[in-house]
This record gives sequence, structure tokens and C-alpha cells, in this order.
Amino acid sequence: MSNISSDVIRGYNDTIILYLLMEEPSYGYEISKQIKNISDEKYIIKETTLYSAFTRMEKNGYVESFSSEENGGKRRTYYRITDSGKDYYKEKCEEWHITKEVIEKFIRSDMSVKGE
Amino acid sequence: MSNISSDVIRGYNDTIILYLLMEEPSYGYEISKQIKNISDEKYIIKETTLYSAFTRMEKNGYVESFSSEENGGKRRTYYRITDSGKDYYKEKCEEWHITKEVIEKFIRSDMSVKGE
DNA sequence: TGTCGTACTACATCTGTCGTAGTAAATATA
DNA sequence: TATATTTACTACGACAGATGTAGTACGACA
Repeated sequence: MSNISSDVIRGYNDTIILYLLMEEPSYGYEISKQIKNISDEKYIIKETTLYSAFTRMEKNGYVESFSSEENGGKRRTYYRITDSGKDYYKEKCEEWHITKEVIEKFIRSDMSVKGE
Repeated sequence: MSNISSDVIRGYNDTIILYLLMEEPSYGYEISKQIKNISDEKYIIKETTLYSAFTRMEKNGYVESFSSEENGGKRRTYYRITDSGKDYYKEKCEEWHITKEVIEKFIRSDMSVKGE
């Protein structure tokens, strides 16, 4: 129903993006559509959040960028995940299980409406 | 093993504190010890994070503070959850299930070591 | 007497998200 | 053919929450 904010997911945006880049190299617009689709419209990442994540991750060495103009002439900046990025993704997956368990100790499931 | 950072839990610190305040009114030091114990030392909230959360939540009307000097003479600032705080907690619980589902669509469980 | 545990407060900095705005090419529609 | 919409970004400032560092002060224990 309600769509969640980037702020709630903060710290996992990079992970989400890296997950998609593990399938194949991609670019901003495509990634944002995939996040929207996969999350059933529940999470729509802001453009600025997405592009700043790319910049940050390239700086950290988790992704590499390259340009392509093969298609139609419209230039895009593609990103490819690096080995370091894969390691980081893996770490985040491990951390997620711990984080989830911790948070759930403080969530009363009887107070929330399951499903939607 | 590794203990998680507040940043990952960002947006859920208030929820965690409110959960504990639903049991009974409490104060900073006590809350921080409870978080540490309940999370099996996996999450140790920073003092500054905790106290700024109190200030923010009091401003938002989720908690009310009161002083007590009954015990030993050592003064403490206690916090009590308000009805508004209970509503907020409930909302956050509902949001959590959505957030969790969304994030898990981007987590490869085969890449993470279960248990620890 | 000094250290440790308790119980905070103040303040400056950092990081990631958000809002607003603007550019520009490609494609759809009228 | 003209215009609107979609695609694909970039720039920049604001903001909120977390962090680091530091300092205060009282009580208990050795």
C-alpha cells in the first residue's frame, strides 16, 4: 500500500543496486525501473539517491563505469560490479540477517497488520 | 559476531526505544543496557544517539519526561510513552514488514552464512 | 584517594537522502 | 510537423540522524 522511503532503507540502497548489477551491467534509469518492479511499486528510489549511490560506490571501488553509444545514439553511463563490490554485497547479506533478527526482537508482530 | 551500526538501524532506533518504554517508563542508561542485553550484544546504541532520540521524540510528542530523585538521591530523567508514541510504534511495526519484504527481494540468502 | 560505574549534556562533523531545478536527446501523439 | 512525454542524466543546497569527542558530577568500592 504505502510506499517506503529511501531513508528507511538507508544503508541498503547500495546493496539493492549491487544485487541488480550482479545480474548484468546496467545504468540508472534501468535500475530504478527494476527496483520499482521487483518491489511491486513499494519502493521507488529517488533519482538523486540512485546517482549519488553510483558515484559513491565507484569511489569505493564497488562498481566501474563505462559509456555506450551503440544503441540509438543516446548515451548512457553503465555500471559494472567489481570483485570488491561482490564482497561488499556478500557482507551486507550476512549483516542483514543479524540486523533483521535484532530489529525483530523489538517489533510486536501482534500490533501490525500482516499481509497488507 | 560483528555488532551492527546505528546507521543500518537508522529509522528504527525510535521504534526500539518505544518498544522498551511500552513495558514501563525508563531512562537512558537503563534503556541502553536493555538494548544491549536483548540484542545479545549485537547492537550497542551510542549514548548520543540515544539521548538525541529522547529529545527528538519528546519534541514529537511520542514520549514525556519526568524527574525522579526517590532513589539514592541520584537524579534521572525518566521517559514515559504517550498515546501518540504508541500509535507511532504501531505504524513502524506495520512499515517494518513491508520494508523487510522489499529488502529481502534483493538479498541472496545463498550468499550469506546462516546462524553466525 | 582514586578508579569505576552511573547518568547525563554540549557541540561540531559526517553521511546519505531529499527537494528543486535544469539540460538534452529520443520517442510518442496530435 | 509541432508538441508532449519519456529517457537519462547533472548540479547544488538543505536536512536529519548518527558519530566522535569531551566534559560534568555523583555514588560505590577498594
